[in-house]
Amino acid sequence: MSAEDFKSAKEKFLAFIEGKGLRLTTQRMAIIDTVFSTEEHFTAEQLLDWSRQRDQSVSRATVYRTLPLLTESGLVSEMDFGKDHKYYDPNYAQHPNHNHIICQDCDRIVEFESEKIERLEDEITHNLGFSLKTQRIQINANCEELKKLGSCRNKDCR
Amino acid sequence: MSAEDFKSAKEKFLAFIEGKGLRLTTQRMAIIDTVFSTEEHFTAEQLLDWSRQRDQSVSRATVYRTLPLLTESGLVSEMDFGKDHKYYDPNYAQHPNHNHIICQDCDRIVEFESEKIERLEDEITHNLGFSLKTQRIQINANCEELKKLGSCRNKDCR
DNA sequence: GTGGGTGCAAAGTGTTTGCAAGTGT
DNA sequence: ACACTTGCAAACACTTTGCACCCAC
Repeated sequence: MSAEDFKSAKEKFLAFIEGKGLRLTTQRMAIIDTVFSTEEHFTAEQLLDWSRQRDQSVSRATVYRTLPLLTESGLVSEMDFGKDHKYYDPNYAQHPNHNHIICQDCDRIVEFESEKIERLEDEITHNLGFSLKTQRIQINANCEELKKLGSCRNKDCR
Repeated sequence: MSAEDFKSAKEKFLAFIEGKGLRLTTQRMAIIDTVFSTEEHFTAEQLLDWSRQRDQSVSRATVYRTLPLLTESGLVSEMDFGKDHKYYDPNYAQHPNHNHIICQDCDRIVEFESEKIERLEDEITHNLGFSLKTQRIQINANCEELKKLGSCRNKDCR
């Protein structure tokens, strides 16, 4: 993400906050800075950890109270990969149609887009009498490298 | 679902159970009968209710202990529509790759399959160094009929 | 100053599990 | 008989919320 994208996503959110007449507390600012300076998918707990590195006083409750604001603003999307916790995706504003491959071995999440698939989805949906509003593809996969070599070089592979 | 499909899905599961050396208790039978006599997507709680109509002694714990067997057998699939509870889909055995259109107007869930999309998904996943294990597409859509006519004839349209 | 915001801890919610009693094979 | 199963209730993991204090505006 370029410095300009960073600036604009964060500023969009600040404008959103201001538009709702909400306040800019130091804790919220720490959370916002954290969210808009990463490209990774994160969980509520990770966001708490990272935010606390910026401001020790951030509490779990404030993180959980801020997340709905982020998703409501449209700048972060909530993803459910079937794990016990939700993931949050800060790349949504730039790529609203991106899809996910979730590696069962690594827990790695890889994103992809495909215009061809989008076109097919649109066609099928239309033929069934609906108009496509949003779509999402989740692919659960295995790491081929792991299968072949017995290990996998993704640094967070377990 | 035809009577034959009904018979075979249930029998497949009974064979699966037997193959694992597990027992056929009356409670399990009530749950199994329930699952394989519906085409609807259901939640754990609904399955408990329905099963209790067949056998009052079925407990929540047994339902939760049976669900993993059902998904493990491949005859029922676990679906996450982003709600707080999981849905289970008993149509999986016949159509292992089916996808869902969720109508925002009707709350109707329509299923579809597409070999073309499957091929594209497989290709993309492979190119990224993974092998596709399972996939799932969710399309949130609007009802075109509703948009044009101001109402929609789906009987459960709200 | 005031109304929204915060941390803490308790409460919720859906799901899982330890245990002693029960039951299919 | 034996090992698998069950119901119950307690335990869990993640998320939400009530409350009294706090602070951005």
